[in-house]
Amino acid sequence: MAEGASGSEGLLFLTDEQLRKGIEAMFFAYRGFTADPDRILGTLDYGRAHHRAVHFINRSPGLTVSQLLGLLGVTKQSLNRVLRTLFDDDLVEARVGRTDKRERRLHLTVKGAALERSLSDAQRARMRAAYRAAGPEAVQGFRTVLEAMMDPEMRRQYQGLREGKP
Amino acid sequence: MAEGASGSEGLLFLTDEQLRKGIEAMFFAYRGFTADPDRILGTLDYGRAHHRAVHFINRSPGLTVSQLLGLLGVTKQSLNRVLRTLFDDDLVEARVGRTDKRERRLHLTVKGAALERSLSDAQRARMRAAYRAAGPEAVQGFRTVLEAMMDPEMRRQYQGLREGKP
DNA sequence: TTGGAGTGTCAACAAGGCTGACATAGATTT
DNA sequence: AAATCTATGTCAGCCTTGTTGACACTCCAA
Repeated sequence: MAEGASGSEGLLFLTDEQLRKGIEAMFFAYRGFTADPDRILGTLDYGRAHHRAVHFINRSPGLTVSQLLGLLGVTKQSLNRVLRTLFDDDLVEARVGRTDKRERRLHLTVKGAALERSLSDAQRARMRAAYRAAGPEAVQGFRTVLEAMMDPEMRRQYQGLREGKP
Repeated sequence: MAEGASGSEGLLFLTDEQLRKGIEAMFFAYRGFTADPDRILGTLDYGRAHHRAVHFINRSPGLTVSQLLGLLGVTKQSLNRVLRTLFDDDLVEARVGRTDKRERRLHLTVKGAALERSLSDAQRARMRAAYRAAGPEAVQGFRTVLEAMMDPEMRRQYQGLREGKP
């Protein structure tokens, strides 16, 4: 149980109070994190779910529906509702896979890319301000802790997008 | 890949790519952050909204409904639905304010405190593991960036709980 | 007394999760 | 070729949690 000052290593940062502060920091910061895109989305007919889909399609053009499902961690029924409106509104297009014709590779249209940019510009602006205010070392720590907080599966998704097995 | 090295004015950590990584880190980490309590809540008849209410009531016993509304950032109708079930299930009790009898000061019951503990134990365990893996300096950076990411209003809520105006 | 603040509540609605069941096209295995 | 598995879509229904709008009540303060 010994939590607080434990011998040679202070470990003050592991007290329940410190952990509580961390938990609340996540809660409040996540609100800020989503606030700007949410504001934009509110004026259009889209929601946070559309933002997420568009974000990942932009980042990995040509990804399949299953891959997107894996990234988002939702059911295909849920994703399909979102994707349908994105198709209907000409923000995303699906191209039949070349080797496996069952797959639908997803791509943003020009219009979709524009929406993606407006959303992520807002979000990046806040992130940039926070990064700038905190400095490079804080940013390094930020990323390290967040990464450690992920489920192993999510961590693979997080890391493995540039090279990992598709 | 070159990460933090920002030399005299490098600011490598402010590239769009770095910002994108930060954005995705928030997304994936928040999933992990809520995963454990969600799992527990799923077995009971409660949801994430109940968790949040119980968390803040535990942290600031005797807070009023308006204060809780401010912390959670939802409408009173939405909060009321949650509070009603918490009252009905004897997890939270409301005491009429001594000076202002319109207020309802919220407190956890013994039963409510037990639920709170089981939920936050799960969440703290993950946070502790992440903190331990990352180390004190990373934790410091983590908190700094998150704080900078909050809306000013949320930041006041975040900071001002130990001493701020009750 | 009048106005406003703190609160509760009813009704209606929307987004975005979920499950279950079923359909179809194409890939793979036998 | 037949059987099966995989990737995907879709229909139907349900839940939680958010929203607005409207109205009522209690109590504090001017």
